[in-house]
Amino acid sequence: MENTRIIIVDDHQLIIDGLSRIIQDISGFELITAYHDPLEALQKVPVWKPDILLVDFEMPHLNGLDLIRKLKQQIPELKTVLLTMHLDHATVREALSVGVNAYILKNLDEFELRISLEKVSKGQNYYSAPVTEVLNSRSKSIQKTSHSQLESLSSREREVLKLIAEAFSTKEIANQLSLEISTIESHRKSLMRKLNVHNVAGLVRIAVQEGLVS
Amino acid sequence: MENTRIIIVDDHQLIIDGLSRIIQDISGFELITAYHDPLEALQKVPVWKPDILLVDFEMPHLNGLDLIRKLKQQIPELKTVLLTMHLDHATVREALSVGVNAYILKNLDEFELRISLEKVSKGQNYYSAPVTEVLNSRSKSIQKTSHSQLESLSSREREVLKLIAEAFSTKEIANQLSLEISTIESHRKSLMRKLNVHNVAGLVRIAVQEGLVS
DNA sequence: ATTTTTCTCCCTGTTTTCGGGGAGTAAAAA
DNA sequence: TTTTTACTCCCCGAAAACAGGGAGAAAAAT
Repeated sequence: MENTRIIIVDDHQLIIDGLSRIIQDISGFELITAYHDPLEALQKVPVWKPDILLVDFEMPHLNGLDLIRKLKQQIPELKTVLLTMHLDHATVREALSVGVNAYILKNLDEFELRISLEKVSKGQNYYSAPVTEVLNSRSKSIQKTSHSQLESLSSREREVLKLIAEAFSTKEIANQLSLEISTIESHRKSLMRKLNVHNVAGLVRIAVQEGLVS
Repeated sequence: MENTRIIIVDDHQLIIDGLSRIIQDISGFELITAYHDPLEALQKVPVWKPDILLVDFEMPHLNGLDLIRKLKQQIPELKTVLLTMHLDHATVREALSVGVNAYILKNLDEFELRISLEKVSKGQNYYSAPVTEVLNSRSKSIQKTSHSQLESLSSREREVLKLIAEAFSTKEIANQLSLEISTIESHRKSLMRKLNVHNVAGLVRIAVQEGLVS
């Protein structure tokens, strides 16, 4: 069994040191490298292709969530753990929509980091107690984004996605549904925004993964 | 006991850095030097006469396998380790015929590199699990599904198709493979002609159907 | 030895995608 | 009731895809 390969991105060396010491004590996990600068991480993480990216939220130039968003566009299968100091409802929800696999507070103990890494490496998600608490205070759905990506789509959007994945052009889809081309383009834009991809290939991929087409 | 002397050839400095750091941590091994340019390596490796040459497959001007082929003609006793990003059946077979001593994926962990170097230095061979898997799976499936749609594609075309299906843009694919955009566009046109589709959605669909991507 | 295929790269031009807006109506949720 | 979401359609500009061609070098097949 190969080790789960981790990269840390945090602007504070002290945090990196602490995290790396904890990771070294967990068997089955391996720290490949760490970056102080999110922009440098953006360049180099795709080369390493780690299993898990451990990212601080508060960073200069580019915050952790935006870094994860950009990296996920390049490496959709990348698993991510977000560390944060402060909690607010909007950020938590945004993190979920981006597809962050674990969201934990920076004043973590070793046990919590260990649990979250082990869960994420198995393909599960982990949100620390205060995080879920913030969510439940106003919202209802926490599992929503983590289950099917298609949940957030309207039925019309799903219909369009299905046709796109069946390799119909926008014009053909418009004819088939008796709508304007611009309408299908609007739907396509919404689909890309909701599913966090930037070309039709990404849409087709998700449609296939989710079983929308054979 | 003298150290086993290693030279790295890789066009990416990041990879060289990562590999050299790993090699420094393995006792009994010593990195002599590293080259970015395969053509420069072709000139100078015969002068150094290292024990092991660690070569990246994907490089501009001259790919790693061709470099090894040419060097082996001059130094038949040279031991070689080939690193690669993507796997395909044809390349694996070619590597075996050239006499590469180890063939490992670029998303390697430290342990795997260590194992392969130690085995090769002892005169043994090492092929990482996914490599042998590709070999076995293809030879099996050749017998059962002999008229797969992908059969008519060259290995390069399959490689490009795989990246397209992974939602990379033409520009990104060109960067990854160190080729011109126009070249990838040519390959895409060939793929569409051979597979009888007219947009990327069609290509992605076939790639998924044929199991080229998950 | 000759032919065919592969791989690389280029040109020209048209169409489509992509990303950013906005806007009106209707329905649904808070 | 107010606000939000879904659905339809439009504008713009930059980027990419698409379609057709060609060309040279190397490798593979014949």
